[in-house]
Amino acid sequence: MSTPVPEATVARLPIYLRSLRELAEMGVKTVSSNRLAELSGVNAAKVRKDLSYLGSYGVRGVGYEVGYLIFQTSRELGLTGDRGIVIAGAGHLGQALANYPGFAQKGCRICAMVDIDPQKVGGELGGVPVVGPDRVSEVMSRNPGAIVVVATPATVAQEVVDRFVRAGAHSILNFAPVVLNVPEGVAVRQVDMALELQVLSFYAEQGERSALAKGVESVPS
Amino acid sequence: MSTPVPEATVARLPIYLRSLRELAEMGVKTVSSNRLAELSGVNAAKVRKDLSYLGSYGVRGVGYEVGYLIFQTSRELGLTGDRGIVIAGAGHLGQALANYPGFAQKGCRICAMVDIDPQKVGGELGGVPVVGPDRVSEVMSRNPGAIVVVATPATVAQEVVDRFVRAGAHSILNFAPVVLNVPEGVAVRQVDMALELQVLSFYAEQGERSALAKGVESVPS
DNA sequence: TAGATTGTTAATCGATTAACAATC
DNA sequence: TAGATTGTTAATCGATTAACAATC
Repeated sequence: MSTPVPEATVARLPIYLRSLRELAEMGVKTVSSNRLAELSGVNAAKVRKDLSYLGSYGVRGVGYEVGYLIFQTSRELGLTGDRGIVIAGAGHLGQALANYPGFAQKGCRICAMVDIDPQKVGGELGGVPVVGPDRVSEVMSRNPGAIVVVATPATVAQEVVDRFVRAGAHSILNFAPVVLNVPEGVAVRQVDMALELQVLSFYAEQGERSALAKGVESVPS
Repeated sequence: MSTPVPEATVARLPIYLRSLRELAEMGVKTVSSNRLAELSGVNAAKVRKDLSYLGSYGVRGVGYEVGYLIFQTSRELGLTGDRGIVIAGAGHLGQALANYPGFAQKGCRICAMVDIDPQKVGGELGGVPVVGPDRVSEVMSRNPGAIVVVATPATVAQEVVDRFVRAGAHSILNFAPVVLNVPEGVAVRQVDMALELQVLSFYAEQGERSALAKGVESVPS
């Protein structure tokens, strides 16, 4: 078949999609790789190469048709049908996610929340039913291809994921600060704020060190 | 001076640090690159190369001393002094972040929240004072090297960041779903859940397509 | 000494991007 | 036609990792 889309490209498609939607909202019909690159904060050659993996949807000398590119990018990302989401963990984070309005907008539907607390099981949170861990397998069968969002404490994240994987889960968004072990073929994305802060701390420290070395003063007020 | 630490390495140091802390908590004194790699979900050669940027802190035939490596990694990441954090935006997300217990643990101190709402300005949220945008410059002067966490609506994120950068900010953690334009020398990390979900949607779709192509059935129950 | 493990080299791999022919 | 812009090639760059000498 066609060349597989590289990982780095897949990670950028949602950024292009966001830029394209902004353009569409502004009534813009056509966009060049240069403009799209500028809006998305990347190199223009990279945009063209990334888009070429989807097919030849541009017109030389003209650019890309915004609406059509939105359609093709969405299709490539599997955002056309409605995509189910199951939230594991109905604590603060889980509830915040259940209330997040961004999901429905993007064609995502939260099917269920899973929690171990008997006080929560059987109830609803943000309009989403809360079920016990014994019903994971049932939830995953009813919502094939659902993405599992892990919002449990770090200590139990791995066993929760094991259960979901056994129930057929193939896509996991992990908010717990642990490295998850999953079998081949299961995709995991990690969101870890503490980790991002530590990376920034490194560069902040670097900045201070080099500022010190160069005798740079702080910006005058 | 010494070779600059590659970006990819910087991004992994916090993961090693987490693994090392777990080991320390378990009373483990010494660890090999192999074991640390396993715990951190990376290749052992990569661990050794990454750690070699910090210096020669291992002992051939023995491994790395856990406590000492924690110290050196923390130092490299600038986690020794207390690092200030300023949260821009006192909405749901901002408040959730202010209440997040993980900050204080990691030697981070939330200095202030900045919001435009007169009802919030002058008050406190989660023990953190809320100030108006007119005091950004003052807050940044009092907390040099502070990391700015952007938790504002996407529409105003860029102008908020511009103001902080003018006030001397060099490190930004952005939760708003926009590409930020910042001058050279300012580090930005992006956390975007909707984006991560779309990436996973791609792989979920892929899985379904190939499963379909290969005639694979779902896992028997 | 024998076994283990680091630190580093060098080969490999994948991603980035300048450049330009193709073509609207 | 002249100008603009894509799609793709090929050079470049940086990151990964197998392999192994150094050495505890």
